[in-house]
Amino acid sequence: MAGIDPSLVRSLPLFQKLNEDELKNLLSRAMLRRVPVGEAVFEQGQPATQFFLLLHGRLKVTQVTADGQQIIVRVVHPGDIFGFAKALQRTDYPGTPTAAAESLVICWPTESWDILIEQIPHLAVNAMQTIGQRLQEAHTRLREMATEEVEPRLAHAVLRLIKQAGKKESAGIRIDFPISRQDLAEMTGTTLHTVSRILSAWEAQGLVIGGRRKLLVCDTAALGVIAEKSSASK
Amino acid sequence: MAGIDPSLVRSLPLFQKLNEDELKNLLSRAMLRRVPVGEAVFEQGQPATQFFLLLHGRLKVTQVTADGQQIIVRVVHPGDIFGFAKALQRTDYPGTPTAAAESLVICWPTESWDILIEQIPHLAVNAMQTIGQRLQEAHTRLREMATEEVEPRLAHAVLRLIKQAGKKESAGIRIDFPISRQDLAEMTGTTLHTVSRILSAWEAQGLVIGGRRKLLVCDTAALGVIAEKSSASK
DNA sequence: CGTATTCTTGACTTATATCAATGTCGGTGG
DNA sequence: CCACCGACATTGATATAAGTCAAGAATACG
Repeated sequence: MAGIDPSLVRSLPLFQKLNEDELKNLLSRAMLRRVPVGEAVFEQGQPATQFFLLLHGRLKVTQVTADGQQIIVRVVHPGDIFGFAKALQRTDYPGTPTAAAESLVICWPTESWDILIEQIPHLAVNAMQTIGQRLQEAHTRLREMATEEVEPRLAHAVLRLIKQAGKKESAGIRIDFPISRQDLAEMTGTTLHTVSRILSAWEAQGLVIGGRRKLLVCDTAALGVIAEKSSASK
Repeated sequence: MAGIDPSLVRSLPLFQKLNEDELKNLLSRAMLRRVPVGEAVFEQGQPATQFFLLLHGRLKVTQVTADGQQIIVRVVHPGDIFGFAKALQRTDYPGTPTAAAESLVICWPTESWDILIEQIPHLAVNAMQTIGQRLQEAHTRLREMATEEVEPRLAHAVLRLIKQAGKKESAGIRIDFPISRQDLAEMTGTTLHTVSRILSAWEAQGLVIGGRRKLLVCDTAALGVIAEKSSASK
């Protein structure tokens, strides 16, 4: 039951430096779980009983405000750990990770966190770097939200997705999981209407090719120019 | 020279669980530095040769965009560690911490980070929790920026400052360091004009008392109401 | 006291949200 | 297999929050 094949995770950077025994120990405490499209791994506000690693698929982490508005805080990619509230000194989960595509996650009970950190100090360093990178991304997005208008912001968001989940195709680079205009709106702090308008404009210029929950970027360089376009340029 | 009196830091939560020897070891590698008002501890983009702890005073951490726009990413309060780029897997500093008030910081060479973490595992856990909390705050602000209009956003920012740096006075709670309208604008992603207008309105309602680089909150509860006011309420 | 910041306030402009209607894709079941 | 339905997307018209432009007043400091 708790026997997860080490080969499943061996290639992940997080585990690269662990030896066979350490890895076995780690996996012996874990469970595998399949998450179908549209289902949440856990819900915002629930007590944090487990922490996770995404093996396969794609999760969008949302937070809802008191009045029901939703934003996408980040996207979880294969190899990312998530839901480790313990490290954030929380007892409940701060957001809801929903499967945008069929996903496969490894789960550990929260109690294992301290033990694992103790036994595998490298894990702590790694986890800290992970959080550090997320903090940086959050600050970057914060700066974008504060200083940029919608179009450059959207361009930045798309370029980030391309970097994190880009898949080369003949006509360009595709965002390799289903993503709606609404999703993009919730990532950039705007409305799906505005996203739709901008994407239409980009498509007319041949920068991207859209589709129902699909996006293919043809001209990354041009998007980069739009992303850096300052509002002072008028 | 490198002899910093342990009593200076003994009261800080970060060091509470260390014994006398560990603390001495930690401080033996450190240096004390005074930072006058307006001066930066280090500059964004510089190689990260040291990491820091704020003992006394107040720092505002800014990031500048390519086109010169500035935002305040966060405020550093006494007892906070900052500039530990090493943990964020960076070689340069991501922002510039400037003294809003006369400040006193402890500096360690970056090389000490690994050694200290090794010797004092508790420090790693603590540091991780610190970053975790910052990540949460960043996500909260991101959500506010995306879903709220300026007035509630400003209310949230002021309430946060009150909680982190509030000092009780007879007429209310004062933000205990010099903060300009411009600063508030850079924290909330708006302009000093808009901040000024809103603060004037609040003052007319008796919620706050403003001043040159000063702010005193009289009615925290009313601010809380404004902060939660959804834009759907019209 | 004068000079430099910081702050206030008004008039105008604009980006983007909101409101509203219609179009299109793709899966499901008849 | 085709028709239908619901989810997703497009597009136009209008409204508005907040930015920009501009001028002046208040405060602190040397």
